[in-house]
This record gives sequence, C-alpha cells and structure tokens, in this order.
Amino acid sequence: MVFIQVAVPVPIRQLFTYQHAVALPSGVRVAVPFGPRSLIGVVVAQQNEADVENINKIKPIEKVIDDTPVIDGVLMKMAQWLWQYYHHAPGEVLHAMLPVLLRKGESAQPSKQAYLFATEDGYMCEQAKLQRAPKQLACLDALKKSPMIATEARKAFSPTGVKALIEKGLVEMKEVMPSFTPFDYVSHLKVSATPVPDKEQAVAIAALNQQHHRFVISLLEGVTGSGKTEVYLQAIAPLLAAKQQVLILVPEIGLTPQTVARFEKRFSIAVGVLHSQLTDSARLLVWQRAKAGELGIIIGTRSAIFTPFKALGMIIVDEEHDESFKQQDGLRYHARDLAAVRAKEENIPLLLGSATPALETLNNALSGRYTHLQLTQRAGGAQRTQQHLLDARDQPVHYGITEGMLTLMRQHVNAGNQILVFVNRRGYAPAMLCHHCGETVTCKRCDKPYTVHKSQNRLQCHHCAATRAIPRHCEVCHSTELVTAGTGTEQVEKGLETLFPDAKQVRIDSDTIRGKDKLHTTLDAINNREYQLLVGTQILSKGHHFPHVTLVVVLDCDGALFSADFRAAEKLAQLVTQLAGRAGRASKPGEMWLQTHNPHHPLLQDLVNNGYAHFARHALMERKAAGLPPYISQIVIRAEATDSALVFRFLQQCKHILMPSGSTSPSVAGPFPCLMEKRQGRYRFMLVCSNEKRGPLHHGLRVALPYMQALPDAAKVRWSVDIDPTDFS
DNA sequence: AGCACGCCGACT
DNA sequence: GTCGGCGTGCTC
Repeated sequence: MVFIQVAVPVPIRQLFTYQHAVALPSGVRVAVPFGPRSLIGVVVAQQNEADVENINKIKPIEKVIDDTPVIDGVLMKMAQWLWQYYHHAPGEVLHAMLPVLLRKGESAQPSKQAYLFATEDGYMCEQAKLQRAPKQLACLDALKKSPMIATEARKAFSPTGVKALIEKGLVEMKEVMPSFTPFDYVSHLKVSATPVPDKEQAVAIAALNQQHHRFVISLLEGVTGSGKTEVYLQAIAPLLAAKQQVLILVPEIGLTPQTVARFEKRFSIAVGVLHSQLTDSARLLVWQRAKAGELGIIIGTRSAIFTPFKALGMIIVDEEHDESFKQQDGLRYHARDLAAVRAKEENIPLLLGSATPALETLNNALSGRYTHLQLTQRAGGAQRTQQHLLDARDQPVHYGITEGMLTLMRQHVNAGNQILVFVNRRGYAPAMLCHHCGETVTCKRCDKPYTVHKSQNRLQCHHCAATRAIPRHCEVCHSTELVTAGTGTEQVEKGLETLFPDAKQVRIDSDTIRGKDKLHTTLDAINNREYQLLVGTQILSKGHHFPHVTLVVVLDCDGALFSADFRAAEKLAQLVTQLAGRAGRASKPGEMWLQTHNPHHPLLQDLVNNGYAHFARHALMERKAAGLPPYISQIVIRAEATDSALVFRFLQQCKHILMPSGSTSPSVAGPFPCLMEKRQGRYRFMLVCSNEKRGPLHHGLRVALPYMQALPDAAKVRWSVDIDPTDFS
C-alpha cells in the first residue's frame, strides 16, 4: 500500500493524500472520493508513510484514469511554480492547465476523427477535369499525397470545394482513428522564398541561432514596421528542420488568420492554433497533436503556454507588453513570466518581441539579464509620424475637444483626409486638475494627486487613504475652473457628430465590433476611404494600418499622467506609439497631436520628442526614484460583497495580519475603494502591499494567508490575491 | 467550491 | 408535526 498526494480541484491551498495498491507516476489523473462526492484530481507525488497526518482519514483512490501522465515533468514543475508563486490552490492550478474535456475525465487518447481520402476515382482523375476549379484540384492533389482531417481540409482549401469533390466521388470522408506521427512536419517542411534580412535583422537572427538548447531570454525591441515577424520566421526555420517544435504566444486580438497564414505559407506546414473560441474537442485535438510532436508550430493566446510538447525548441511572445497576457480572474498568472519559467525548465530560448516593451522587460534587458536585440530601421524607409503636444490650458472646450484641436481637425477634414480620434476610455483612477494652470489637486502629506471618487463626490489619496471634499479653487492660481482629468471622453463621440456634421464617421471599439468579420469589413471600408472620421479605443492600435490617416488626435493624456495607477503613463505611451506606427504612409506621413494640460510634463515631452525607447528609459528612472515596480514587488488583495462595511472591515483585518501594529514592512496601503467601486451590486475594495524585496513580501503573505482564511468574514466576502498586479481598477 | 448538517419559521 | 430557509464547517 502506497500513499499518494493528489491535487483536487477545490479552492483549498493544499494537497490531499490517498491510498493506492501501487505507486502512480505524477501527472496521472485519478478519480478520488472527496467528502460526499467524487472528483478528478491529478497525482502530484508519492508520500512516505511517516509523513502522513490523520492516517485514519485516508481514503483509497477510486479509479486511475490515465496510463501515461497528462501533465509531464516540465508542466508539473510549472504547476508547482504557479501554486507557490501565485499562492493559489494546487488543484485549481492543475485544473486550469488541462483542456476542458480532460478536466471532465474524458480519455486523453485520440478518438475517431472525420478524415478525407482520395478515392480510386480521385487517383485516376485527370487534371484537365478540374482545370476550372483550382481549389478542388489543389485539395485533391494534397489528399493524393496523404489523407487530411476534414475540418482542416475545408479550412485550407474551401468548404464548397471539398463538398464538390465528395459529390463527384473523387474524395470520401471516413471516421478513422488518427495516428499522430512525431515530427511529421519535418518531411513536409518546405521553406518558401525568404527575404534577405537587413543588417539589424541579420544580427538578431544570428544571435538567436546561437541559443539552441540553452536557456536564454532575449528582448527583440523593434519599431513598428521593422520586421519582427521576419526575424521570428528565420529564427525558427533551423529549429523546425532539427525536429524541434515552436510555441508562439500572441495577444488576444493579435491572433488573426493572416498571422497564422504567414507562418503556414513560409514553411508549408499546418500550424496548430489555440484561441478562446475553439470548441473543446478542437482544443483537445491540438493538445494531442502537439504532445505527440506532430505539429511543428503552435500559435496561441495566453493559455497556450500550458500546451504539452514532445520537443519544444523555442518560445516566442509577440507584443510581449500586451496586457492580455495577464489573466485577470481566478489564477492571475502572467503568461510572459510563466514562459520564462517554462523556458528555464525546458532549457530552451525565450524570445520576447515588442515595439513598446513593458518596463519590466526593458529593465531586464538593460541590466543584462536578457539579451537585447534591436531593430531601429523601418522597411522601405517609412517615416515616423511626427508627434506634438497641444496645450489645453484655458482653451474653450467642446465635448472634450479644445478649440485649437478643432481648428487642426477642420483643416484635415477640409483637405479631404482621414482623421483618427483616439479615445482613451480605459478606467484610470482619475485626478482633478486646474483648467487654467494645469496644476493637480495634491495630497500634501504624500505629494501625490488625489483620486476622484465620483459616487462619494470626494477626493481620496491612494497612498495614505486620506479623503477630502472636492475643492472650489485651484490652490496655486485660485481659478475656479477645476476639471476631472479624462472626463468628457464619453461625450466625444456624440460631440463629433455635431461638430463635423458633413464628415462620415465610424466608431471602432469592442462594443460596436462584434466578431472579427465585422472588424475586417469595417477596416476595409476605412481603407477604401468610405469614412473620414475614425473614432475608437485601444483596438485601433492592434496590428491594423491606416494609410489614409493624416491626423491622429489623442484627447485625454492627463488622465494617464496623474492616475493613481502608476502604470497609466506607460500604457498610454505604448498605445500612442503603436497608433503612430500605423497611421499615414511613406508618401504621406501623418501627424499626431496629444491634448494635455501639462505640455511641459517631462515624460510627455520625452515621448513626443525622443520616442518610446527614450521615454521608457526615463520612466524607469522615475520608477526607481519613486520606489515602484519593477524596482519593488507588489501584491494586491481585492475583496467584494454587497455590504460595503463588511468588505472594508475584512480588508482592515487582513491589513492587521499582514502588517502587525508597529511593523513598517511590508507596507500595506488601503483599504481603498476600487475605481469601479460598485460592480453588479457589489462593493469592491483593495489593499496594496509593497516591499523592496519579493522574498519577504511573499513570505509574509504565505504566513498571513491561513489567518486571513480563518477570519469569520472570509467566508462572507469574495476575495482574491493578485501577485504582481498590472491593473489597479 | 460544493455539500451536509443544523436550527428556526409557515404549512399540511 | 415537517418542509425548507441559508449560516457554518469540512473535505485526505
């Protein structure tokens, strides 16, 4: 009889011990009794009899589900890192790592799939017969070489073409048990015309070629249009030929058919794709094929980092600064950080690519922990969009747009050009500032702008938690015109219709664009010049080009400059830079104007005059001086309930546990109301814990968590721990 | 998270 | 008398 530690899918931060007749390898699924029910858990480790507590309570494993582990050695190492680093329940971690069907206990072995085969008639069929149906001909030719999974053939050629071939009896569909061939892709690999890299690209590719079978992290910092993807393509070519697989993580909206097509076309092999709208069975199929080593390339969003591989050779994180790599509920992991953990365990290189690297990443590159590769040249010598600041102080404002900006916009509209109005609608904790002199209303004790809490009609300092009424005058110039930074953006869209009744306008945001087809038809219409005024949010900065746009308007910079969320300026700079890289064209460069009450703000000046790379280095120095990440470590505890007093009391009690009276480290600030104080009828508050060293901060939390859990209120509020928070709303 | 146990109010 | 409300506590 052996004792086995099992991770059971419940939100409890511990493993549970069961008995079994024989030892089981870790990573195997088992059905276990748990209280009155039966659950599917994952074997984590063997346990010595001497270490087993409550030996009388130990129950036997009900059933062993797998012969071979569904979580291999490296994935188990990642799981352990996840539950330790993020202080999360082990069972929930392993649950999150598995495809849905495997969570439910379904077999991990492949099941029958619909395959297409060329029939005898198909093999005999003369080319001439399909001369007028090139898609059908191509499909039939492919099937003569080897059968294909039906859904894949429909996607690769055309659904109607496949149907026609079946009706003609040239092709038949059969349900067959798939046989996954390890490294099947190597025999199909055919590298198509590879452009000659420029000097910087060649340097980067050469450096990456030296990294095989070694754990190295590289940052590829390349301005928009400098050809990062080409570097990826040329870097992975030798790996694929050497029977290695490659994992490419992309942001949620970055996973377009065009991206996938580019990789498929270069290597003429099937690329495994993992994204949120895949069916459970399609997802399992990709999981199985990757694990078997049949697929050479997997492109996926955040959770693709959990895909098993037979021989992973490299991980690429494209647009590594993108916020969608951080999960914002449940297990709040950062896929970029987890990619680093995986690369270390697999002993392979990790490549992080971005035009606007996250400050965390840039800091690692500048300090020498990461290899720093740079692409500064745009293909075709395209020019950088000129950026300017527009002083909003004392200017008449119409629907959030200053008179000066309106004049500029009219000029471009009258010239028949396109204008892009960027509405920064994300929820910054907004500051209050003077429209006359640009001064913010500041907490005297902390020298930090107050945060406006509209529902209470008060200002609160997010450093010392002091609150005060909204003042009537500016403390510096005594003007009575105090404004909330960033307000008015809701009115912008309505206002533009009144201000520019003759210009045809279109809104692009996640509300108006349902489904990616709609987005593409709208983008096509824009590039066919059907619209003159483009109004939109973040979505505009993701991978699309607007060659006819000559003016980019950014309205609410102040909201980002003076937010209690210290990352707001970095996020704005990233968005603005991505946008600037996408407007105008070589023959007709665009200009970008940023409206602000603080035209002399050093960070804004730096961004506009010297570009993101310079801004980012400057911002890092400020973070260092201010004692902020990445130079310190943070943890946020969030709680919500319908009773706001209860939430507040719970976090207050947590604070006392985390920071016993008298101690100063770690520093615990709050409880503050979250920016969205009320959501779905629940009041939300947070605690912000900071410390210079990560170790003591995490240790403090590890010690405190059992006490926090034991609080009587802990069961009455919904609360969560967020390690390395990126979002303070 | 679930699920059972438990102890109080409005029904046959 | 008992059906069911949801507070409390446990799960190897």
